[in-house]
Amino acid sequence: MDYKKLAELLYPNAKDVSFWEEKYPQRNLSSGAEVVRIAPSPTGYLHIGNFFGAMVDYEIAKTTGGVFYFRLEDTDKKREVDGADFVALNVLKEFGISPDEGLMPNGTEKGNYGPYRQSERLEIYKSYAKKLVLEGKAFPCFCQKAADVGEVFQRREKELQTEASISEKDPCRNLTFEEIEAKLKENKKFALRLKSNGKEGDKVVAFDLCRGEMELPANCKDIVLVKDNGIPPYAFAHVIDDHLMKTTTVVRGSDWLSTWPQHLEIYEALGLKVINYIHTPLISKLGENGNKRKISKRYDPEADMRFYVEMGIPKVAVCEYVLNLANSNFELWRAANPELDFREFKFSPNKIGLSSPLFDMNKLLDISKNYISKLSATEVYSNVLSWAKEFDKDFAKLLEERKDFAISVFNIDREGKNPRKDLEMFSQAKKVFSYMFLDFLGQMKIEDYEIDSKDFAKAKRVVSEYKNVLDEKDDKETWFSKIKTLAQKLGFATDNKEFKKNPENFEGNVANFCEFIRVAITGRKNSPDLFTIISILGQEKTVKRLEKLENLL
RNA sequence: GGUCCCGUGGUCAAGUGGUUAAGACACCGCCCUUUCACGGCGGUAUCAUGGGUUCGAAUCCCGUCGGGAUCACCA
Repeated sequence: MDYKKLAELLYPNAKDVSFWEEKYPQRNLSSGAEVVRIAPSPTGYLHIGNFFGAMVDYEIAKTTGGVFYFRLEDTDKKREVDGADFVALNVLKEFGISPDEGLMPNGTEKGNYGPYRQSERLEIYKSYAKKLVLEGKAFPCFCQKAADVGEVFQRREKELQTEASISEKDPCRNLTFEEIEAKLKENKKFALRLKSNGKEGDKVVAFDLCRGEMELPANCKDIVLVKDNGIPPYAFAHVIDDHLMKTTTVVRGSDWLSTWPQHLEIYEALGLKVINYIHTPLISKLGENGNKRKISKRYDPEADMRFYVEMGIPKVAVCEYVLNLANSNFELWRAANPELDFREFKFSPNKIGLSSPLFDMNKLLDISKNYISKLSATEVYSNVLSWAKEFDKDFAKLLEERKDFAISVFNIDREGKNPRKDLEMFSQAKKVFSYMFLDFLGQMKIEDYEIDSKDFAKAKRVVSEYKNVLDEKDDKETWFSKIKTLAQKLGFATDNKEFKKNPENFEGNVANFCEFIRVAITGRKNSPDLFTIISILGQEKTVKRLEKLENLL
């Protein structure tokens, strides 16, 4: 076979690879600086696994003084979602992570290694494809069966039944020049396949920055390098792009581990030095059957990063949670440095765990509520407002109309040394403070109050008596002593030790007494300091609320 | 099924031959607070399993089991 003739036949106009090698020179970076990238496909959302990788990328670039760039892997037209080009980028931006180079959210490209969309790099891939044909390392394949996804799945099903894996040497690798020429004359489309050197049982040694040296089965499949539409699949495209863009380390999920040998053989065929790889653990969830599985957009809302935006979980909390998943010593660092920005944390790629963590909403919300508890009332206000502007317009309007009132509500029990931790996410503000924002009197029915029916009579007495002694002008001390006096009058214990000794002698203790008042005013057993609530509401509204419950009972 | 990866409490995990096996979340209890919280203190609970090697193993080796990932002209 005359490979030169074949290469010219297949790719008559392709540039020589030297053109690209010269066009994209080495980067001028200080030693040790890493070049990393996030390279998602335009599927319309950003998966938490991608985000995990982006955090790692971001940290690596930051700690080494390197470059973090964004490349769009839009080589699969079938899966592509219209207008999704910038979704991942914008979501990333929402979380405060902006790449230094590549595609930018405003649609422009920044950097000298573009284009940063794979669909615009076809000419480049063609050059490398031609090089491989020229060297006899790749061949055209005219089989249509592999292009049919349905058939592929069927074939795979069959393969799963067999005892061992099938090493796939493609029949087209033996086509003669004349046969190829004839098929091309018939206008038949071809895919380019790698002429694999692998034999069943061969091993390759690869080095993963986190996992160390790994022995993997060598690739022996004649994998597709360029699809019959002229677009290369991930395997071929990423090797070339990462080479040309001077990537030093690829960070990707460990679901890529088993196809890694294919990529390694592509490097070898292309005569390129293999760059560093890190295969990160896969964030998982417990499935219906109680088993772990990779978190997925289809079943798990948490897989999509927009979920956190929609829930109003502070982006810092999400970043810190994910960062902690990647480097679990982060949490110790955080405890020792409560005031520092998480960006100051020194990230260590080699401390990334190897086993797949289960996604833990509890933990995330714990980080979140601690974070929110440290914000000022004004900060909470602006966060809640910007959340509401996007997801609850009516509430946003209310917040804007009653700004000062809202801030005073958010400020309850916030300014002390140990603020309350009621809010886990900004979306909860409306519900948590519903008794301050909503038309409380109009809305409440007896079943909305957190009160046992067996306590109705007792509650009625407390509420109806209390409304007579309430005075908004009282200071906190007076306010409380009135409560005590009234409680005692109605048979409640004012000495808690006494009460604990002989509970049957009392209607309850002061806590129980207060609970009825609290429920009347807020509907709930759990609410911030009553005194403050009453002073914000004022005499008139408070009394109306007490009367409302009294009448319902 | 083949292959690879992983296996310390319910969850995230520290740990690299000698530790009472850290810490965090969750759960439970107590204390503080004569309201709600916040906070403080404490508790339950873990080295998947069987063999080695060793004076000594969560840690090293082998087997077993369990879980995961992957096996496309998808990424």
